[in-house]
Amino acid sequence: MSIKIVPDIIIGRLPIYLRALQSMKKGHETASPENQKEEMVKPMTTSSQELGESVGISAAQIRKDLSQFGGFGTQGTGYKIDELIKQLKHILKLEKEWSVAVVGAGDMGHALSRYQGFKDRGFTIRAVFDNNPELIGKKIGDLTVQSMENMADELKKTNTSIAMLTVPASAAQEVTDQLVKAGVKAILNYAPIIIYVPEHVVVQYIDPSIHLQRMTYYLDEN
Amino acid sequence: MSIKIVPDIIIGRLPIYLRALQSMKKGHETASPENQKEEMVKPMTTSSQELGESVGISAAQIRKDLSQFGGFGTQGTGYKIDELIKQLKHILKLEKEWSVAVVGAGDMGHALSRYQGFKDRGFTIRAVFDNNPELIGKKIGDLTVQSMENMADELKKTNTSIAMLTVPASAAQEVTDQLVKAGVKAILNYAPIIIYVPEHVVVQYIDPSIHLQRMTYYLDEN
DNA sequence: AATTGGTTGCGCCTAATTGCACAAAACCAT
DNA sequence: ATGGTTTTGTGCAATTAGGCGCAACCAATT
Repeated sequence: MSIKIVPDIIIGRLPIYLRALQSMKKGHETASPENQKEEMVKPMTTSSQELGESVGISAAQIRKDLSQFGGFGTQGTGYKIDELIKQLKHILKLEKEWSVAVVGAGDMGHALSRYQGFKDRGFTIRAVFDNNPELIGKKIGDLTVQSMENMADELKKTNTSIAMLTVPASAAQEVTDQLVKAGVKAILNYAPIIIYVPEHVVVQYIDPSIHLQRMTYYLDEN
Repeated sequence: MSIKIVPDIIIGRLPIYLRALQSMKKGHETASPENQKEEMVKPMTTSSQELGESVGISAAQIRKDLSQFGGFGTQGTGYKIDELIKQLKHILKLEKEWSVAVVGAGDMGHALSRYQGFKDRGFTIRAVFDNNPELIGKKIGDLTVQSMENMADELKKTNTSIAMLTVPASAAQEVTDQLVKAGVKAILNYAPIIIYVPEHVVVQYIDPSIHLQRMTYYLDEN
């Protein structure tokens, strides 16, 4: 038995496939709502070709990516959309709903706290923290901004292992250390700075300026 | 003369180097403000080693990436920070300030419009658009939300070729088409959907759920 | 002027990723 | 049943990316 480590670059594509599949499913459902009444409905399928075109990735690559985890498709037919969604959710550990904390209740933290795009994607925002006394106690949607003094306790109590970090860059490392100490295992960092964490903690970065700068390389001078 | 196409993956790292260098520069300046008075000050340098450690990339890779564009370093000494910043800005076409439009004045568009992190990174937000009558005319910082009817004209008038797209997924493709028609050449898409554009238009994606889902793969079940 | 210490730039090699092509399998229509 | 069509899963080839090691080089010091 050889433990095959799946390359991170493949893992990074799976959520994109998942999103496309869920969108297909929704499209088909709303296109033919009569099918909703179950029974004898042929399961909706897609092919690596079709999926590939919708996400801009070659069909061969999609097949190869998926085959890393076993054969989910049927030759001649393709992939059952529902089935593939289920499998991808399983692989990505999205069968349960994850609790997420927003740390930093500035504009970005505020926007994330109200963002509807986490619904049906596996995440629920459970808490928002800030250490600005003016913000503590303020309501953001259903949530109330809490002091960062309570953070470690709250995170543990609510079993939250994922945080979105939207504090200023100057505070990012310090807050990161607190999060790690509180047992957070995944951080989505919006601060424009690299944060250092122990090996067992995963980090992803979102910095709009970095993305913009990556594009300007390809633009003409004006 | 062979035109060497630099791989996009390298281009993607350059903004990260740039950010780290600017942070180093700031750190050094504030650490020894007396140096500000110019003259006879030895230019601040860094090495591929040091830079690599700060961004989490091997020194060899950094040297190779940079050498794609010419030899910016000095053997035995390393890279002059100021010089390298200048070179990277030149490569990424960041010598001029780019005008950017925010399209969609919801929470995310609002947050981006007020975000201070574009300052000194090469971007100025020139306009915010939305087609919700309730939002049109509202102030966001120095900016006023404009109707999307004016968008094409405004973009052309202000010579804006970059847009950040923060409209709902259901409207994203349609608005994208409008942007392309209005001459936009780069789109930073926050809508959780793939958008299709002509070849000469560059797109980058930011979808927090995708990033989160990429991390959950590495987490334990609880 | 020569030596030392340190660091780049680059050739070469290895590893990782992607693309290709096809046998095998499943469906469908007759 | 059977033949034709479709599409997967995968071995192999090609391409791309990354790591290693060192000659060449520069600055600093003696």
